[in-house]
Amino acid sequence: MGIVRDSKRTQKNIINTAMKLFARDGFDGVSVDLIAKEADINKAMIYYYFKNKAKLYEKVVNTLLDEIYEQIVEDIKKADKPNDELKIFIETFCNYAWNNPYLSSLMLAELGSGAKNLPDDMFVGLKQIFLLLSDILKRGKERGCFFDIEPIIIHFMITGTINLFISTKSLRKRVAKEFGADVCDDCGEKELSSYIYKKIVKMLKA
Amino acid sequence: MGIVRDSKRTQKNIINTAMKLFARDGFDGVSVDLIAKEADINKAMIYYYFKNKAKLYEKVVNTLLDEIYEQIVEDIKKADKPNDELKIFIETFCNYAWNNPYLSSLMLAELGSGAKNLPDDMFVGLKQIFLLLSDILKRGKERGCFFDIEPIIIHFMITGTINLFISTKSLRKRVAKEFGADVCDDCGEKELSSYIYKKIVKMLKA
Amino acid sequence: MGIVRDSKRTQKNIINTAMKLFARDGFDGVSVDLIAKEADINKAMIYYYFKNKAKLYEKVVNTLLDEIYEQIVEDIKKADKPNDELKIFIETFCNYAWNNPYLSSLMLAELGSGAKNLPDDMFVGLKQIFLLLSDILKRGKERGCFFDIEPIIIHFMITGTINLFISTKSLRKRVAKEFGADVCDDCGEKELSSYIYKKIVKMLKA
Amino acid sequence: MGIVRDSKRTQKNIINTAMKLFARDGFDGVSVDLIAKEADINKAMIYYYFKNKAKLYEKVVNTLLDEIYEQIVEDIKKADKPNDELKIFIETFCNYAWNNPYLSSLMLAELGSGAKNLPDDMFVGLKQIFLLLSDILKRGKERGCFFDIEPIIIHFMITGTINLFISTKSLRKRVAKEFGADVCDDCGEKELSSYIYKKIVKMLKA
DNA sequence: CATGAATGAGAGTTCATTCAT
DNA sequence: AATGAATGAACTCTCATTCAT
Repeated sequence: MGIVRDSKRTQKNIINTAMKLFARDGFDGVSVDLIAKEADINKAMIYYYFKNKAKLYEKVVNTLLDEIYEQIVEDIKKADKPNDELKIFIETFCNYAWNNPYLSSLMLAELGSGAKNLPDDMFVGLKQIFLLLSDILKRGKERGCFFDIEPIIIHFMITGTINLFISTKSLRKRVAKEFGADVCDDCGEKELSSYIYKKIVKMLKA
Repeated sequence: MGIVRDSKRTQKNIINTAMKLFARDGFDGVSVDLIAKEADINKAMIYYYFKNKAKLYEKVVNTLLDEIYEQIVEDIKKADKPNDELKIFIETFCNYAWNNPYLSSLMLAELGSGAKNLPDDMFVGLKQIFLLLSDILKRGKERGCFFDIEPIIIHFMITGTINLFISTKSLRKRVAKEFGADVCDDCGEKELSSYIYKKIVKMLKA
Repeated sequence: MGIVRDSKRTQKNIINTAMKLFARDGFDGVSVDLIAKEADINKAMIYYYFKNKAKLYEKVVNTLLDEIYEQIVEDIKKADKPNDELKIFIETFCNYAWNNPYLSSLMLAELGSGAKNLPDDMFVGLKQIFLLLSDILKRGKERGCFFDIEPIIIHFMITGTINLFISTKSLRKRVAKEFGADVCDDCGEKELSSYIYKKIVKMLKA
Repeated sequence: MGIVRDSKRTQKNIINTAMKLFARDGFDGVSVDLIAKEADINKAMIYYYFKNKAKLYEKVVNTLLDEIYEQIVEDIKKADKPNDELKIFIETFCNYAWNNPYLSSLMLAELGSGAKNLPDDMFVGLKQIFLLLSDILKRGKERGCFFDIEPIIIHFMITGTINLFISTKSLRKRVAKEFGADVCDDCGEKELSSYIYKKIVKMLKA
């Protein structure tokens, strides 16, 4: 049993290390050697547990997508009105991405690349989150809260904006410092999500 | 090409080929060998003209950013009200990205990676476009057309959404086919830009 | 080798092969590909064990310098008078270089190049040998055996001459054959060392 | 006529630039591109004037060897005794090498490499200098001034020592600074040649 | 489960040399 | 006499992956 625990811990260790590195340098920018070294395990173990580099990457992204999906589903239970559901969707997504900035980089990388070779698991993970929002919007429409909705565009407006905002943190800092432009460089998570919610709601009104 | 010793043409050829490949497979996903092969030129010419792979990539992105910037600046001259300026900004950006889908992939790749090592030229290119929109919004605010604006967030809402919409074209097609979900898979360029403009304007009203 | 997973043996094999090739064609004249091919191992192993070509070169030269240093230190124990120490220094250096002609080429290459970027290890190796002779000369001076000594010049007179004599073996053969000039082309190791010893001793007398 | 002058000047320019670079970084360490750039001429000109890199190298070395040979021949006319001839040989060789440190590096590189593929011209150049000394020694022997001579070894003792001394200038400085060892780091040209002459003469006495 | 040795393909880059003008 | 464009081979080094123990 102790061994089983070790196995799990080793796998968690690999996934977490890989997550950090993949988010920072992209799939091709990270070598399996580096992951092994940073995780302080033998390289062959990665192949033992995950078969190959691509499968490990998939596992990493799925772990993130699953987690955030579960989180939103959990949080959304508290809501009863479409407006509240939308609010929680935005807040939870924003909160999770803010605290796991890897997610934003990885989602943008996947979607930006056209998701050419998107493995099925990841495809499902992304779709689930979209359907969650889509359902909220549809219910809102049926109840007369939201008007003239194009779910996929609204989805990109919300998640894309959050992802871009988070992954450009250092870039925005640089712009602010060098040019004094107003790029919200000291905005916090709450400000971001409440601004977006406020604007999206307004946008969806009759 | 071969014996067509035409410097300008060779360079254009390299840039165009590289643009297509970088957009499809990312910086690390494309080998210099492949670029040379696809452009039907000798690999060493790439180093002769662009010094190295990174510099070529930079040149490619800058070319796109410069072009779209010039285009917007040109088109926007026709407008006199902030609302029209905003409309043209969205339409031109959308039109250009639609016809040069490389731009969307490359912008998402750059921004999504946190633009860690963003070369100065590209930094300037990205900033210019942002400042263009930022100025429109500010003028609109002064004239009482727009309210409660956070330029950088609005910027991401517009450009990020367009970029994601364009670069996920095939992904959305797949979702539509396999699940029948409504993902605007047959939306055209005009519909996209007009929907976004309509929504953004509403969002910025008093 | 192939399936003989024997780390020590593989490394020795690489070092010996590289030694032969570097001495014959110089650092730049030998490709890592060739070393791998001649050693009958996979090229990547060279990087696995030695990090890069320069480090391998360093290792090769250090191996030789260390060996000859140890040999001289060992042999010199038998001597008690400065004259005998000098004799053994010359004989052992000559004997080792004669049987490892790589050393001569490599020493001349390093020193001749001005040792611009001499790595620390090699610097130490060369210095050690010089200090060995330097000490012999100083002791000889104190005991009244040697007079008017400039250690570094005497050092070059001995080791430089031996190195040049050995590394020009084939050149001297050619001169002898084509011009009948007297270039000691059939001198043996003993004759060389005894002639040099005789002359150096005379040179250092009162 | 003006064109002829230019041509000569261009060639001289190339040779001088190449000399400096070859001496500093060796044959393989210098690219034709660099030579062209440093000489501020078009690369193709090097091929136009010298056929290829190897031929240019040859020309460079021959130029040096010819110059020093002519110089020694000229200076030696003043001497009438073998002792004086030897003195002048050493002084002139030392003086020339001291003022053209390229020579030392290049000679050591050629001889140290075993002169495997030594072109005929260079072969002749090296041999001439050796024969010059050889004749001096033979005359000295016939007149009863020098005893027990092995010309080639004496030759290496003189020229090898001078070359090594000059090409290790910076290395010796480093040893002196870091270890305080006595390596003649502030010896001048005169001291070197007079010390060597003094010692060689003593060595050759009856 | 775990390790270090081994592999083969391919990446980016440089270079000597030639060609067309 | 001179130039810039072009070529092809070679070189150093890295990487994903597998094997033997």
